[in-house]
Amino acid sequence: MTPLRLVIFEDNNDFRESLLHLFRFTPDVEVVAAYPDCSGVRNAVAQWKPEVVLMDIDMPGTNGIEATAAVKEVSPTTQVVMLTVSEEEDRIFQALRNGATGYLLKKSGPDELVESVRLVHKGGSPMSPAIARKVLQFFHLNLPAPQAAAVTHKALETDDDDALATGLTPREQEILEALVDGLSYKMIAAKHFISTDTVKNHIQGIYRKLHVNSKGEAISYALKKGLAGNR
Amino acid sequence: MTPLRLVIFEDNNDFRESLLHLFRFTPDVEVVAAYPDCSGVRNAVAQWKPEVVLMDIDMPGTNGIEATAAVKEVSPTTQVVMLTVSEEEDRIFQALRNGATGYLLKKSGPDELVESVRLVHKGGSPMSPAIARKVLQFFHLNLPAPQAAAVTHKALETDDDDALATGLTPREQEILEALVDGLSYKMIAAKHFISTDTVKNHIQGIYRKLHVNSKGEAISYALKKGLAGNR
DNA sequence: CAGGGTGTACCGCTTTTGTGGTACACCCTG
DNA sequence: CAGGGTGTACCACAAAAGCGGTACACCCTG
Repeated sequence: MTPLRLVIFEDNNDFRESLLHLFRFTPDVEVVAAYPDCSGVRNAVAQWKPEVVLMDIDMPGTNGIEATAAVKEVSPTTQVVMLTVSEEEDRIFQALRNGATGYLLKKSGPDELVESVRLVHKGGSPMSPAIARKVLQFFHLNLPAPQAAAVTHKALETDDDDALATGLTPREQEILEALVDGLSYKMIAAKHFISTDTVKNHIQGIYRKLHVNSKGEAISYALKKGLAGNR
Repeated sequence: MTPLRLVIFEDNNDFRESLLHLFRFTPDVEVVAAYPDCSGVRNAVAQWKPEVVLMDIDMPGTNGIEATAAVKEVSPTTQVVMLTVSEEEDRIFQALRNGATGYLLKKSGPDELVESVRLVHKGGSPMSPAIARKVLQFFHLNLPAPQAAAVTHKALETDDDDALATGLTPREQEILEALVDGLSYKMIAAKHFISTDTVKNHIQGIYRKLHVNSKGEAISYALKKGLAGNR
């Protein structure tokens, strides 16, 4: 197995050297480059094509958050793990929004760092528990939690605009909105806490009512007729 | 310091015994009770007032998800850590929504389990990386990323016309128009007298330049940004 | 003329969509 | 209470889309 290519962005010389030293004893991870600033992120990523990037969040010049966006832009499959000393919420969310998939406090031990690099490459999201808590809190705020099943909205009452005009049920309308956002069945299922099969059912209903038979047509039709995407 | 009170709900006898054994050697954690089912969650929590609960998610009768809601109802300050073998998204989100603050796969090692109990009590959210990744994905779905300032303002952005602005070649622009009309690869191929494979090539180019990876996203992006659709 | 960008085409492979069923548990309304 | 509409879920199968290659022939432009 070829080792995993890692690129490091860390302005603190000591810490950067520590990292280099650490990974020197990690056969399955090869640090192909380490930079003290992010001025050349794009080139660096384009050149090295790293599987994983360790990105300090506080750096002079281009900071780690902006740099993360740049990394994902140049190489969407590269996984970015943020390194930070602080736990500021804004920073966390900005970084995650920009595509970071790991978020570690610098006080994490060496083993944890190494393991995190491996994990993020295997599709995980290593995250210090303190960070995870903040993400969860945010999660709760934005999900007013319609507790388990049994919701029964008799209300809601989509006021007769789109729904009646097209004959779409409220649920179908929601699914259509998701389609228009370019989401896959899986994503829609996750978003609405239902199975992908149920998503299929609803979509079949939408296709029948809109007289289309593919996602592309449905999206096109919905956007052009203004049935969705009006937010 | 008085030890931290822990209550365990786990139907598998062997695993429950393992947990008991594990925490017997953990002075700062005292397992005050362990149950094979959740029939008496409310009473148990009311009686023991545990700081932390370890909750198996798959249990006969009342499952761990419902039980979690019950725990938080009786004792909001009690921290609940879910234990599970599967990584089903529904389960994860339902549990987190119901107030769980930790989420571990059962394959986690003993040390990790013990440390997680301590961490959740200290305000963290221990979470297996695989779980964290799913939470982040959901996070992304519901936060359509306002794209915090990327680094390249100079690079692109010559506002001549659509093609230059996006870097799409004329041919790609044509194909994008066809996509937006809801056409399939076959139909596009027929329309332009080229093979479906060539259509694929062009579409791959479009996806790369628009930073999307499905027809749905491409259509959505194009219509919303006015790259196509000749409004 | 070498090299880059473009447009064309083919290959194999995995994942996602689409189609057509069945099923059940809720409403609500006649 | 029977029946329709809705929302949920599962199954199996076929078609479409997506991903990663390779290849070659243009047409520029340095």
